[in-house]
Amino acid sequence: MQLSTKGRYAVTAMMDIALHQKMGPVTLAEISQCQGISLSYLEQLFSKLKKRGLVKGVRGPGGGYTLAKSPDQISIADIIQSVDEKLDMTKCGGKGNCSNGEKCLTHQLWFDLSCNLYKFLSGIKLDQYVNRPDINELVIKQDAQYGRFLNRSMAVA
Amino acid sequence: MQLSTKGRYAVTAMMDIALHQKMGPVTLAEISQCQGISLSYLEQLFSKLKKRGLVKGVRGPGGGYTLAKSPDQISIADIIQSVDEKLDMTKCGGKGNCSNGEKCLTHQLWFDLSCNLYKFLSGIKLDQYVNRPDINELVIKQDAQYGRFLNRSMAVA
DNA sequence: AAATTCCTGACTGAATTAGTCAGGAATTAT
DNA sequence: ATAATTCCTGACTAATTCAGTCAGGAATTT
Repeated sequence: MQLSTKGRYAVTAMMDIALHQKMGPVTLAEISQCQGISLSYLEQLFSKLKKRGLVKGVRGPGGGYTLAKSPDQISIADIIQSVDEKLDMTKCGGKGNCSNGEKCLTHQLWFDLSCNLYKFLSGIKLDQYVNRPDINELVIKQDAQYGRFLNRSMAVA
Repeated sequence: MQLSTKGRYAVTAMMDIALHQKMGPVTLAEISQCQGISLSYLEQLFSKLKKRGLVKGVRGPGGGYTLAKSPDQISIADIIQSVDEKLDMTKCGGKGNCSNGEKCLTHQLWFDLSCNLYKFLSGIKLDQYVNRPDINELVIKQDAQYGRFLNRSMAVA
C-alpha cells in the first residue's frame, strides 16, 4: 500500500504553483529544479493535470503554468486522481462482482476504506497550505536557495 | 495509489481462517481453492504472517493454520503491514529529511494521511466480520460450493 | 511407512513506475 | 522577422515490484 511518486510529485508541483501564484505563471523548469523532479516527467504529469482542468499552460517567454481554478477549489484527491487514476481499493472497481459475480469476503472493507480515503483527501484543498506559516517559511528558504524570481518584477500585490 | 493484491490476499485469507475457526486449522489448499489464490503465493504470505505472530502453523494431516491471537486482537492494519510492509505515505519514512535534510512541502500532508489510514485500518478487527449476517451468508455459500468440511467431524461448539 | 501439510528459497514473466529523448507548436522579446 | 522561451506530444528504456511457479525438505498424524 503505497503512494506512487507520480501522485506525490503532482501534489508537490501543484502546491509550488499555488504558493507562487502572485508571481504569475510558474515554469516547469523552476519546479523541476526546486523540487528535484525530472522536467520531462513533470511534462507528462502536467499534460494530465491540464486534461482534468486543474492547470492552464501559458506558452512563450514569461509563460508557465497557472492554476485553472481558485486554490480553494482544488483538492488533493483531484490532483492524485488526475495523474494516478484511482483511489479505489476494491478489486472490482466498486462493481461488486469480485468473486464469481458476487461480492468477495472483503469487498465491503475495501469499499469503506476507499470512502474514508476519498473523504480525507477531497477535504484538503490547496489554499489550506498557502497561508500556513511553516510552509511559507520553507518556500522562502527554497526560493532563496535557487535564486528564484530575482530577475522578475514582482507583479500585483 | 493502490492496494496490492498481496495485502488483499492476506486479509482475505485471514478472514477465511477467522470465519472457520471452530472447524480447527484451515489448510492453505482450502483457502487457495475457495478464494482463488495461488497456493505457493499463499505460502509466501503466510510465512510473513507467521513471523509477525498473527498465525500458527500446524503440520501434518489435519493441520493447517490457526490464528495466533483472538480475532478481536488482530486488525486489518496488522495484516497488511505484515505482508505489505508499510502504511507510511511519506517519502522519507516519517523522518522529515525529504528535501535537503528538511521536511518537504508535502511532508505534513502525507504524514497526516498515514495517520488517518492507520487509524482506520487498525480500528477494524477480524472479529467484526465473524458475526456479520451478510458475511456468514457468503461463507456458507462458498463452503457449499467447494464441498468444504464434508468429511470432517465438526469439532467443539 | 505413507500421507498430509507446513515451510523455504530460488527462479520467472508481466506490469508498472520512473525517467529519457527527440522534436514540434505557440508566444514573446528584440 | 528571428530568436528565445516555454509548453506540448509521443515513443522509447531501465529498474523495480508484483504475482506466480517450481522443487524440495521437515514435521506430524494415521
